[in-house]
Amino acid sequence: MKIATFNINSIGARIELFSNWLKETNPDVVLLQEIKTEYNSFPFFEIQALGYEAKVLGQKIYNGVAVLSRHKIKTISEGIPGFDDDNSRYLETEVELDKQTYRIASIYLPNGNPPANQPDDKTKLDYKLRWMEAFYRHLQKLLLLHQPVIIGGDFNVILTPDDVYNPEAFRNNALFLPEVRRRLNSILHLGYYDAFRTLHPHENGYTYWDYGGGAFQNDWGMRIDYFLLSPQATDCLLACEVDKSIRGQNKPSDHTPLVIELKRSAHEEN
DNA sequence: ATGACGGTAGCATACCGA
Repeated sequence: MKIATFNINSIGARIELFSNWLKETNPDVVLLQEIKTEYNSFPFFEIQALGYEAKVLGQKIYNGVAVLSRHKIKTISEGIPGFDDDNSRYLETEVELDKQTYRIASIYLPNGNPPANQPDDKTKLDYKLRWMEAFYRHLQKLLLLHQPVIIGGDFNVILTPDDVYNPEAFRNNALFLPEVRRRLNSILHLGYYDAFRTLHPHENGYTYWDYGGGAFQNDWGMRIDYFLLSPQATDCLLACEVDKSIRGQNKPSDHTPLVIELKRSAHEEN
């Protein structure tokens, strides 16, 4: 069972790049963020031709999340239950494979930085923190399922100084503020595991590099895309890798995919 | 490394992003 998460930064602008990557990588499930398209403009035909059913929570111009699956999939929730959100940032699904049911969500957590022309405006940070609190409460409930729960996406959080090339420069950035990092840590303390860090304690694991200034070439990046796994899913975790191949190609997204592999059953020796 | 860069809407330039 291979699952990828990818902030694609517009699926319309990158359908060819993405299709090629999908063919080469052949994941069972793909979580997408920032598809930047309405439901009616989503390229269902191209995705279906590659063997995937797509569940889509779209939005014009901004945001938008999707879950693609080769296996039986149904939508559980569009948006965090009980949280009123103007933006399309959360899509929760159930995927069935070999009589196992996986709860799988694609998330695009708010950035939280103020607009460039209003550096003192805290509106977006408040929204980010409220979003994280609703997210926390919902993830708490999902643990009661005692099922493998897989939450993947663009978290817009730099968890530790090891997760960014220059922590000092990000001290006052909404991705790295103590109150933001504390909220993601609280989610981990519920009993979710950070898949990449669990398997790779020392690699940087960057998943994002700015478009400008030779950031990718110099590896000036940050780790802001994550897979969080419930204990049941963590028991099945075999691998978690950043796929940098697509980031060096022509017209890439500024993010790159993160891919996990799970054993199909916790009790089956691979 | 707080600029330059990219996507979208829509036709010039504004907004958003991390």
